[in-house]
Amino acid sequence: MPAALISKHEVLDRLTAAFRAHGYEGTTLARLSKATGLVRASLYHYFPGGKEEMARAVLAHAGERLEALVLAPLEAEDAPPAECLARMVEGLDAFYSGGAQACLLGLLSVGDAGPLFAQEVRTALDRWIGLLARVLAEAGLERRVAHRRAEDAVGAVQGALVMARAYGVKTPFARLIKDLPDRLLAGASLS
Amino acid sequence: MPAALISKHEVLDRLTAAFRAHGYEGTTLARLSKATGLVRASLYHYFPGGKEEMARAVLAHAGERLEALVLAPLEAEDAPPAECLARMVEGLDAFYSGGAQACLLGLLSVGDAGPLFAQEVRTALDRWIGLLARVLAEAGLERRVAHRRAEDAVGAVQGALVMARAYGVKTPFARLIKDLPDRLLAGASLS
DNA sequence: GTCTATAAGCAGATAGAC
DNA sequence: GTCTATCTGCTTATAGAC
Repeated sequence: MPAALISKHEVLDRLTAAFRAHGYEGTTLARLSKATGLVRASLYHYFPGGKEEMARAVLAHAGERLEALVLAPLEAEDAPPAECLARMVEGLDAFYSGGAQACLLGLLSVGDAGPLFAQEVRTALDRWIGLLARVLAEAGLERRVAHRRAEDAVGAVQGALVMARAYGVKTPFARLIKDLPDRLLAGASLS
Repeated sequence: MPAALISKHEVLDRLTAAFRAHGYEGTTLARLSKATGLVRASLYHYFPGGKEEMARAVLAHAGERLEALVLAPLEAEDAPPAECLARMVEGLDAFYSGGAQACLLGLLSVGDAGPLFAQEVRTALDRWIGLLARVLAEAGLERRVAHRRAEDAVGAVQGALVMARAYGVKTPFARLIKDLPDRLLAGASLS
């Protein structure tokens, strides 16, 4: 049997790029085939469940990357809050390629994809918001204020990505990233 | 010749709902046909340019509604800034159905639709941001601060709509709307 | 693990009757 | 202004050779 032409990790990276560019319904198997260099039947070998399974694998793959780049810095128990946040925005910049690539969580809640991935999308957002709120509470913010500010921050990231896509520039995202730590810690006693 | 079953305005409303729910690539002629009650050929009678022309008409239709509900309040020369903003958020709430419906500007910049509607999308965003910045400048904010805050506000609206869609609830949008006027006028001398 | 070949159905679009 | 009927190409998906 022939060896794999590219690793499954590499396949997932390329599938991810396609879904991030076109959303769920706009991503056809022809596009996924072109992106990976594999014909449709080969994709079905990796993902017998077809397009839905591919999107699900891509979502899980992105979840791992979010964990490593964005969430891990928030879980560093020993680091001061300001440093956690500085590392988080650094990770965000990498995760979204400086604002050039869309967020799967936003795209996979559109249309038919919505009901299919709602659970995964909400769980990921909840986890991000929860960890961020915890860091803000450690910085001295009241629990509810911290949680709400974390929600707003995640929403602001989504909004900046939409604006960046609409204008075809990275600026809105870059600016948000730059301001976010101060904005999150404003009025925090331990900042 | 038979009379029109529904007005062109009504047709546009129903097409709009479909595009707002599924984005451009996810909206098929079958869906548009079902939404309007007209068979495909009838839709081509209204829109000879097919799906792209339908989306273009929907975008223009939404532009008129944005103008009436959201932008007109910002152009009331005699009204004080705070009142302009209060009326704008009221209009926003109606325009986005309290956060239940997505923004076409965000959806029509995804995938294949991006290049097709980029000009219209940017023009609409620029106009909204420009008018909002003008009101904030009138309220006493320095010109650049006003412009940037206006950009952030429009981005925050987009983000709140994404969060609302992802969670399947209106809350994120409702909360933003409630906070927006104060947030926009913070530190303004004439607020 | 990758491919060619193929199928059934849906995509966007058109012709022409009434 | 609305319809039925039709077309071509693309969609997702499968069978089976190597």
